[in-house]
Amino acid sequence: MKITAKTEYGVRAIMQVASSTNLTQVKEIAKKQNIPERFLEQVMSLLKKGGLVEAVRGAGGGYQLARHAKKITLRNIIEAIEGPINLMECLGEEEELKCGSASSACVVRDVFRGVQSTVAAAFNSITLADLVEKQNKSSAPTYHI
Amino acid sequence: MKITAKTEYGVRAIMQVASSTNLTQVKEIAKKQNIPERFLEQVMSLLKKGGLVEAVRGAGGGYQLARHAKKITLRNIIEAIEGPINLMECLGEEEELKCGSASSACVVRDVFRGVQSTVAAAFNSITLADLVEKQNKSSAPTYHI
DNA sequence: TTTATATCCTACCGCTTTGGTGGGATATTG
DNA sequence: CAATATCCCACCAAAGCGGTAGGATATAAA
Repeated sequence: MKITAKTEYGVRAIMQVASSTNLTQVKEIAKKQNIPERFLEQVMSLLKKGGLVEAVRGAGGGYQLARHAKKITLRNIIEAIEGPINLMECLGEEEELKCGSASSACVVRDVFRGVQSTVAAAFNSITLADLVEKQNKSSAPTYHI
Repeated sequence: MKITAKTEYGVRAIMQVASSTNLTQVKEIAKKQNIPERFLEQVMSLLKKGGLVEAVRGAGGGYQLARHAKKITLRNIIEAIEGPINLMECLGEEEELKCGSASSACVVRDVFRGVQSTVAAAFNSITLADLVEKQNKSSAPTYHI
């Protein structure tokens, strides 16, 4: 569950999409967010595969949200891009077989599992709408007296 | 801040060291915990460099805790092995320069930074003594009736 | 003083992941 | 049909991961 550049790109990109009521193109996002265009293409494809955005192909096409920004969580975005959240390899529901050694392994993993749930919950509680709002607050107030 | 096998090995190894009042040897840990011996050597070296354990060299040597198990946190262990905890690359105090694009980058990073502090705090609150105790509780009760 | 033992240090190796580039197929508008 | 934009797949260099190996160094016991 390391947060890679790809994930950050994805979050920023979908924020950009959420900020517009019209279709948003990869080229536009890439320029405004300073992200390699061809690379961003692939990220957008993941967001689409994850059902978070919809694409309109052809000239004049672009991307739009697949549902309201309040219904998209940061966790949704992360998991669309990086797959299921797990702090360590063996915490993925099925792979607990190879519990290498005695109980110590399980104890350690239990602890990590707990932290992992905390993280997942945190990401779950933040929506795309929250992110966009936070951004507006931090950049908008140019009207000082 | 991905938790790798190396980190799990390290935690289990230092738990083993903490479980004994005498010196504990790499060979012994490797066997009991089912960890490649030469690999574990390097992990122990990191724990030593991090000031968590002390080594006694030569025949009959081994490792012991450098301070009481209550004074060693899980965070100490993780950071000794993996370096500073950061959820993503650019969250390491100094590297915020390359804030790629506009404010969206900062907003995203602020959010991740927040989660990161939560994780760090969680790891900070768990001591080596806690881990050992938890292990004893989960394995000891062989006396049924 | 030699020998056995155990830590220490450094290099290497195969494999996967990461961050990106590039070629072109496909769909849509005009 | 041309222009435009998404889509799909292959490739690449660099870094990280898990592990192996060689040998130097320190110490205890013979």
